[in-house]
Amino acid sequence: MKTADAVPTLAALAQEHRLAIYRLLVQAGPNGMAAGAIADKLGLPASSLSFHLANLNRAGMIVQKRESRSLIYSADFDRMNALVEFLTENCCEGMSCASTAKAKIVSQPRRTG
Amino acid sequence: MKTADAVPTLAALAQEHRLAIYRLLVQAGPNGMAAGAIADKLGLPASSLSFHLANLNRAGMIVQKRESRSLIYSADFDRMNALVEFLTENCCEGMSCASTAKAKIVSQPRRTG
DNA sequence: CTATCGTTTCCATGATACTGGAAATATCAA
DNA sequence: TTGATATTTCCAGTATCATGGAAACGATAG
Repeated sequence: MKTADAVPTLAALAQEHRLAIYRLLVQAGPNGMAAGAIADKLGLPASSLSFHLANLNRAGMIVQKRESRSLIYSADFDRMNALVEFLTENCCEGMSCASTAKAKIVSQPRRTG
Repeated sequence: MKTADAVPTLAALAQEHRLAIYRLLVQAGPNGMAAGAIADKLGLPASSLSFHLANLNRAGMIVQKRESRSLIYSADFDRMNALVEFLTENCCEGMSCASTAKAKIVSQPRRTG
């Protein structure tokens, strides 16, 4: 990841409702949730939710797929890994700091169902 | 960390110059850098730099200490760990996903010098 | 084709953030 | 105290973002 990608990615998460949406989708896992279900759960008006989903999607943090009339959104775990790696890159002037070997935080599990 | 903390923390990083500042400080390690040195390195006017440093500091991502006439800033690694943990909390409905055991990314090394 | 459902796009309004020069503040040396 | 250095605060102008109702769109069932 580059700075030009990281800034909008971080900006996507840096908003109360979008952060709530993202975390909800992280917890929902690879099966994701329909826009309507997210709106219900978080109590957001449809147009606002759509605005925020579009933002997260543009930033690559979530992924969209259609299933009949519903649009299903799910978190993109690889994207989060890339972001974290970018943020902690070249830590500490290359000194041996316990975990300059940056572990992957979350790996993408297989979809169930 | 809670949502109320995470939002301003992410917002602090979600800006071109602040992200550059933070990454510079991550690379500088625990000894940190003086505001002037950061300004030189990034080519920012003093007042703008100060504005951004204050933002990062308020968000807890960096720490300030005085050393004679200079103010020395350094990255707070623990804060980044807390942020990452928050973002990936309760991943995947509690299913065993390779790394629900979230590894610490960067541990705080001892200051040299 | 029509009705309906789920979702997005449009739009105006209000709020918040970024910028950088000039002035103010803090520290130190002589 | 005076002067120099390092940095912050003040301020006004510009730009960007969030909100939510209404209208439009796409998919499906009958």
